[in-house]
Amino acid sequence: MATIQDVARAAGVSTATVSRVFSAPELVIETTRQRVMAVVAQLGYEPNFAAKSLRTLRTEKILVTVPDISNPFFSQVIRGVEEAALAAGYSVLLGDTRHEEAREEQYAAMFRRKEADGLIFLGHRLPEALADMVASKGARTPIVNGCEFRPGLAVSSAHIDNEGAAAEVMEHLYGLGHARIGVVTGPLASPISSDRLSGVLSAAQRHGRASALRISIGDFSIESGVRQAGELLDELGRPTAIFCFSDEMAMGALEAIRRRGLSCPKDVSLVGFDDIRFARHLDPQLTTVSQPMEEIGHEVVRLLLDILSGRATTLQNVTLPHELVVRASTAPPAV
Amino acid sequence: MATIQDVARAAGVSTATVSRVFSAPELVIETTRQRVMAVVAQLGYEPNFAAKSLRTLRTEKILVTVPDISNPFFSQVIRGVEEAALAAGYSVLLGDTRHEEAREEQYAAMFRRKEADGLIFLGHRLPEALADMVASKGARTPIVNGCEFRPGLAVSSAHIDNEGAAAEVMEHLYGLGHARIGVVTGPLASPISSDRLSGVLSAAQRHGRASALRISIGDFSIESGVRQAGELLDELGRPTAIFCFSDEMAMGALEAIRRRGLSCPKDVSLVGFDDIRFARHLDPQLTTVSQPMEEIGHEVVRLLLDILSGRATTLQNVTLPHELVVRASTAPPAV
DNA sequence: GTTATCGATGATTTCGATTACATCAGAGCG
DNA sequence: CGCTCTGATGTAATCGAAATCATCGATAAC
Repeated sequence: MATIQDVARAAGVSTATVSRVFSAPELVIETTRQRVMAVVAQLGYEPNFAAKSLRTLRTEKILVTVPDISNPFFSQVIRGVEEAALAAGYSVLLGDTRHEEAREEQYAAMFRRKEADGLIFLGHRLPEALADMVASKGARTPIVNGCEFRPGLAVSSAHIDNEGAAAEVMEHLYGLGHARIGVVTGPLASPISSDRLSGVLSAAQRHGRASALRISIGDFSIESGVRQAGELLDELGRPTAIFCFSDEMAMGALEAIRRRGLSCPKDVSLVGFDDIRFARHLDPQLTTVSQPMEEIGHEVVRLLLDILSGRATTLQNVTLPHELVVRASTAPPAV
Repeated sequence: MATIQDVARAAGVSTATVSRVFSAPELVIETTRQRVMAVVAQLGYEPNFAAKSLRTLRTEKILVTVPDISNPFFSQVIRGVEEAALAAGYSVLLGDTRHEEAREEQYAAMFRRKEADGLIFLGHRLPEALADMVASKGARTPIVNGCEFRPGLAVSSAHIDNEGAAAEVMEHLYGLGHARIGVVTGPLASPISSDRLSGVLSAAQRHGRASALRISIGDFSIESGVRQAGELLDELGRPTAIFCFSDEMAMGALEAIRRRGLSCPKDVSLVGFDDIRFARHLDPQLTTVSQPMEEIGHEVVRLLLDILSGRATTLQNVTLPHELVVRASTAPPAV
């Protein structure tokens, strides 16, 4: 592949001029520029990325780590990230951590090696290898979190009000007349689950129904929905409504309901979380909390670009709007 | 961030020795190695990636372009790619082309700039910007296709036998006694759809049922499933079975069936394609063709690594096994 | 008419690592 | 005892582009 030297030689100019044609064309006179461009087209020249990157100390890449790319919620967020990044001239390095710390650290090392200008992590844990960087550079560290806000995290983030959203779900169910409610959470290590659980508990207390709550811990997968919701349904004093912390688990719960010969929403109301594309196409259409997934993606990129450009000097925690979408899977309990 | 010079100075050795500690430790005597490593740990040194890449002309990155990352089929394939790549010491640069040629070309330019050692594309179109590279380097071009095999493509690929799989689906339906069958394809520009359609047509001809086929062209989305299947259901002489070229469209078709007060499989049998995670959790559980998505991901990476290592000298087109998974959504037609 | 200014371009250093080649001390050998 | 060989390490060229500084001719200002 042709180098800048080849182009310079063939066009009868210096490498500096060729470089300027690309990065500061207004400094080059039109005739020279055209002569250079003609040679560029003819040789199929593209500036070598590594050389450029070494000189400028920039990669124009954003590393995005995600606990599970095959989860439709995350893949929608990533779509938003990719879109906003590309629009700003950045490309996306993807890391699927599979919820494994070792992989998180592996990607953190990549970031330290400067393989990317910034890091967006959609998990809940800041890799150890980056702790010193955050400690020394503070709010100017080009690291942003998506979805999993935690006060002590010391990086900017974009997310919804998980606690408030979960409380709204409970208000909706209590409003319909449900008293015994089952909840299938995700792993409580992550704020995404613990915040929602707080919202659930405070709403229950407000209604004096805390003792009628049944909490079961899932892992956001369909299978865990089947299992955990199944256990709740098999208890004495079966809940009349189940709230799952993800649509996928709700999908599993729906299956558990059907398997027991029960019907949703006649026997059991069901609420999910996220509003992935499939939620509105289930039978019954699923009541859920809609998260602005692509917008979260846009927003984390915006936060990161602010840091990279030196605009941001303080931490920002952006709360984006969510919406309780009431569909056919919730109804008053049977009398 | 510390450079190799800083480490060399602090450890009282040359930069060559520091470099060797990382890339050829057996050449460095143990005591020296430990002294260097101590300094490395203390300074938190990581080799700068751009410098290394410039010198070695390798990036240890694979660029993967995909028509739609939020499609669960593709996100599973990507998962497989990411896994195999990481195991081989490569990381994944993700490009979501959104079915737009302009974005495909944009990512092709990235590849030309050597931002990645290899390219895996899951769409059906080889970007124009890469045609000359394929033409001049032939089978040694580090470009591989996934899923969309087409004889003239001139790059290696991994995929299933789409034509055979579609024919099997039709045999299954004819075997159950269906005569009037509706088919919802994807865009026919891609081999993935046109090959399946060939399979459908040849099976129909074998059974003398070609004239009873109804073909409708969708775009793989849920919404197009609702729409195209809906149109088929509204025709005179309603089909007793519908075969959709993706599970998502089948999900839409299921909705169209229900909206008309019909029942699956009693009134209409339904078959999807891909066997995404959701397929077995729908009601009724969906009959579909299972594709080994993660394995396709592994395989395209293997093909690419073969090229990068110089092992591969001829094109390889790998056909991976698929499987017709018969579940509850198909049954004999009502009499 | 001389000098400051400016626009276009060239020469050269620089980014941080890798690596071919050079060096040097000590072991082994005749 | 001197020579070669080998293992450990140092020296310096190199990768390809960007950016600083230098140059040079032309124009404008006084």
